[in-house]
Amino acid sequence: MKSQIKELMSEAIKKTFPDIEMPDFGVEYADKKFGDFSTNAAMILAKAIGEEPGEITEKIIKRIKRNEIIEKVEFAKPGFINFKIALPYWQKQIPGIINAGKNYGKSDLGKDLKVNIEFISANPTGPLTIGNARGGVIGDTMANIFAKTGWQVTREYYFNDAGGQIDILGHSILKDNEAQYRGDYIDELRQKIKTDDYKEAGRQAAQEIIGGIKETTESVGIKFDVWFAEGKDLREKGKIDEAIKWLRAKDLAYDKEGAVWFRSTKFGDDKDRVLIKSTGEPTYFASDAAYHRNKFEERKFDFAIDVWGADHYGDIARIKGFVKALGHENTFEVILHQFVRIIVEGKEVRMSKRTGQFVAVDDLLKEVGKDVYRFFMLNYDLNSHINFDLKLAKERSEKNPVFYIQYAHARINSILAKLKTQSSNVKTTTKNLELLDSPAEIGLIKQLIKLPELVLEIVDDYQVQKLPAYSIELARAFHNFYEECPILQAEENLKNARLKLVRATQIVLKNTLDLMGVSAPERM
RNA sequence: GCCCCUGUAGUUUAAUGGAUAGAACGUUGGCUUCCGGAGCCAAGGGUUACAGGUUCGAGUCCUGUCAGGGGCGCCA
Repeated sequence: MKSQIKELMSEAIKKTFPDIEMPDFGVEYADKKFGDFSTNAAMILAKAIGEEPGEITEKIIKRIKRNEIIEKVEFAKPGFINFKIALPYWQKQIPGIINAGKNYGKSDLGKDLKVNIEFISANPTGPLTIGNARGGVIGDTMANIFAKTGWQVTREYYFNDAGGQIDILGHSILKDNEAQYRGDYIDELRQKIKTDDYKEAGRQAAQEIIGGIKETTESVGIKFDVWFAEGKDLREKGKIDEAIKWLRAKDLAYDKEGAVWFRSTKFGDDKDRVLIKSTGEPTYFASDAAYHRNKFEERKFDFAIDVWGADHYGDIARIKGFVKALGHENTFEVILHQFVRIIVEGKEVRMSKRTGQFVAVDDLLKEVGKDVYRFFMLNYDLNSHINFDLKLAKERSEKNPVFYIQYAHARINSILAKLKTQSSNVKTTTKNLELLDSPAEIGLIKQLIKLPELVLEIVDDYQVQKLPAYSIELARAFHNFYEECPILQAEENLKNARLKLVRATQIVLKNTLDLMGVSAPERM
């Protein structure tokens, strides 16, 4: 609908001012009292033309092609043009939603295209903590969004199964001089691992831990398609050497002071980066470069996304530089999110696996459950530094908005169950739909039809927090409708129409909850 | 010192440069002859950290100040 209005506006502007370059104007949902949609086109034109927005508006409005959908076009104060859409347009949206069912909101933008979404990727030196949690939910939800737009999605977890960190883990198990990690989990591993060799101890411990991480991610509802191991899948296959050879051939790698460097400054980094240390060991960056080369060159992903915590901000320039060198500048994105700050008794707690002081995802899940957990991690702007007070979270988990949304879904199921007909039997014809004309009914329909465009927005701007916000509005619109409009007690034709609306709402609620990875219970 | 992020109601926070800054929790008041009251309706609560600037219009963009988080390794 938005795009249709934009189209109408463009036409009218062209006719009114043939010589003016088309302004980059917006069409938005308007506040209820102004109508359904609004555009700022006249205000933007005003500067280019040198006339008052009011005059411009008047001229343009005359030229807007009218059709049966558009009920009213009006000028408002500073220079907005507001559109009011006729009721039949809204009423007729319902059958389409019911017909589409679980595919409602789906599009085929990414048809035949493969996207790799890599997230969490915490090294197996300890259980997943709340520090890793946010990226996990964001990544998984983005994956859902991409799938909804037709992409073939690979969810991927990248980890070190060998190397310095793992050696230190081994030392920590042995509790020797080089031990660094502490905590109950280290003590537990020590019971299981019987070896005096730190390398072997580290290897075994990492394997145990990665197994635990798999379980944790599954209990959050995340299913990774690929667990990519740095040692096994890159190093042992000579992929790091290959990548460096490739860079050398393009004169993008050089020797200096006994080390091998990548000319990342050529791609916007502020200094060149070491690939191979003077000891002959590859750096973390060398592995990461080889890894991204693998994503694009060997596995042929059309698009790749890394979801990283803010502590990796400094790595963005070099990896983007490398990917640019590969020639994939526009098909790679790093989504950076800020940390969740843990507050205990009013003070921030710094989490560290080295001190053994951290909040494990598993523990939090026991307190609040998967649905609250996911909703919470999803609810905020990626750039906001969430304050997470564990005590408050426990108190509030029972009042979490997620239940408000689930309750709407449960209510719907209860209504449809009373009918003793399958919800899938609700007719999809337009019959009687003209009876849906109260503000509560139309308001609900207007929410229902927002899902498809919302999905398209998020696949573009990665602002996943729009999903929970939308789901709250949707549930509110339903609860409001439920209070205002009797369904089963209504006169037969009206009851029929309202049932269609209820069924459509059930579909949209379910699809939205699915995108967030939150369950849609039939009873609560 | 340099780079990135943030500062909005008592609390947690939302808002492609747009209209009266939106919600949740907490607070206050009202709603049951009817499909689930985990709901609905309403009230109160804001100098959007501070000071300038840009513009028809700024929570949003620019500059500065203050405060907090993250990063500036031949660590990962």
